Amino acid sequence: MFRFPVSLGGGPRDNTTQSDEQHHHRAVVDEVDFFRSAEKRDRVTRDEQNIIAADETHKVHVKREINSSVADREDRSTDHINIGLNLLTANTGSDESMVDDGLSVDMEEKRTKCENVQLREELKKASEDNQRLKEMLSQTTNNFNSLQMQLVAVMRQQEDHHHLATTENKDNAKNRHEVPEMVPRQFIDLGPPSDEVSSEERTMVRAGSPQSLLEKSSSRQNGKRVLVREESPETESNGWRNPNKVPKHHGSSSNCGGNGSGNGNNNVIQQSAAEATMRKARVSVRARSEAPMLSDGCQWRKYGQKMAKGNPCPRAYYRCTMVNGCPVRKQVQRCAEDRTILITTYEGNHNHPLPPAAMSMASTTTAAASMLLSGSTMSSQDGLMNPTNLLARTILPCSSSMATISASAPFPTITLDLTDSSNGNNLTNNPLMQFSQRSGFAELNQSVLPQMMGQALYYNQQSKFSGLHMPSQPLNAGENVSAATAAIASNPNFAAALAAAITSIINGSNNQQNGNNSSSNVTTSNVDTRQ
DNA sequence: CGATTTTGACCCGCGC
DNA sequence: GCGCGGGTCAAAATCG
Repeated sequence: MFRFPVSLGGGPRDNTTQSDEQHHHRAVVDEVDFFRSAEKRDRVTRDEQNIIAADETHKVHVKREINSSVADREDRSTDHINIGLNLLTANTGSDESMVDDGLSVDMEEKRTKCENVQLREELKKASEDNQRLKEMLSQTTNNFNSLQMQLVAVMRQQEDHHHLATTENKDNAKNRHEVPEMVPRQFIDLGPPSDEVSSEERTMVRAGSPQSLLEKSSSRQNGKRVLVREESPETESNGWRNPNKVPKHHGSSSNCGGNGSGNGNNNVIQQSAAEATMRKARVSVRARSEAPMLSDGCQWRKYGQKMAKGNPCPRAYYRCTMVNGCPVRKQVQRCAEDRTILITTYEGNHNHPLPPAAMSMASTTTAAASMLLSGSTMSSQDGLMNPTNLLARTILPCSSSMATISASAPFPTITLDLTDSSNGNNLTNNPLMQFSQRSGFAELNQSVLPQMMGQALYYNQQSKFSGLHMPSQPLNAGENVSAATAAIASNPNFAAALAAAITSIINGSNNQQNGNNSSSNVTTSNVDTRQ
């Protein structure tokens, strides 16, 4: 029986203990190796065929090689999934032909050709099966994650209801510590903490371990949920249409339907501000490049060029043309001080699936934008702090040369600086990876981040997997940021760090200037809105 | 010939 | 109100 070396979910290929990630990689490598060797085998067969015509003894040798190859593979892959292709059948036949010395050279040649054709067909089939298995694997993984999230979301909802039903204060404080460790990524609260949080708890949040931080902070996490939900695709996709008109939205409550309770006006203003921030958030990438533009895998069309003040180099404006109506745009400009540095500023979120080549940059910028937004949203509402320093220092404590956040610019911008030569290739590949390294989240970098990014991007392509249903909110095309936010937030370490950072920022601002007026903060108002 | 780039005009917000 | 600067539009030019 021929067995494929496909390892689903890290099967016991070898007896050494490995992480899931390693298993995953191994599976991929195995598949690649398999086809490479299969192709090689095929190629060897074809090459040797010429020799066969000239010398029959070589033919025997070749066939033995094929057989030994198959047999060897069979021996080594006893633990792998048998997809029942019975590929050995043809070779068994060839065994017979091999020992049959009574046939003519022509017949042998014909038979060899037949076998070759058969082998090729089988390889093709195997390749297709392999593809299918890969898809199944990824779907299963995603399904599992989704179900896990749904489960936690339901648990959290029940808990929330319980909180509302019972009297607050003590009970609430107590229940917060019972929040399950797993946090549904799309529900992570990046907004400000409610007033209920005691100063002691804040201190603990700041000083505690990442996990404990998450547990504490995740219990008051409803703000982002509503923010995400109300972030309509329409406004998102129109974000570039009239960027300068954003402030006009502040006066209207068209996007805030159902927001009738409590601090209505405040909420409207805050949410509008949040939406405006969402639309305007930018991710700037600085990289050394001689090329006129960074190749980020997307398709761009230049629609304008301007001379910017204070920079002799013109600024070019591009929009994404991979899909008609994609709101993503970018600006490309060389640094005035160092013209080898290319500054690429991304704005908006893709409303379409991205090619693999574009995923790295897109996920990085999306994640960075969501980080920025989650910070600037709350900072903008009280206007009392400068996220440039606070957020950057807190979230990116070791990354002063890598990422900076600026709110002084017309639009909140996070800058990923990839020009540091010492960081070399890693940074180029994925600055967020580098961020995770620098921030000490080794495991995040090693295994979780790619998965998170993959999921974030996967959820962007909601149509791909009909069985997947995101809890309580459909993911619209314009919700990439929230998806990425959710994906990032799913990692306990990252989420905990983020929650801790933001909590400390808010506490800092609240303590400094806003100690008693946080009753109308986003978190509180959004809870009212939803329930 | 369609897609892309170029480039001047235009719009809008902001500061004075 | 006016000028400035950033950003976008759209017709013309260019490219493949």
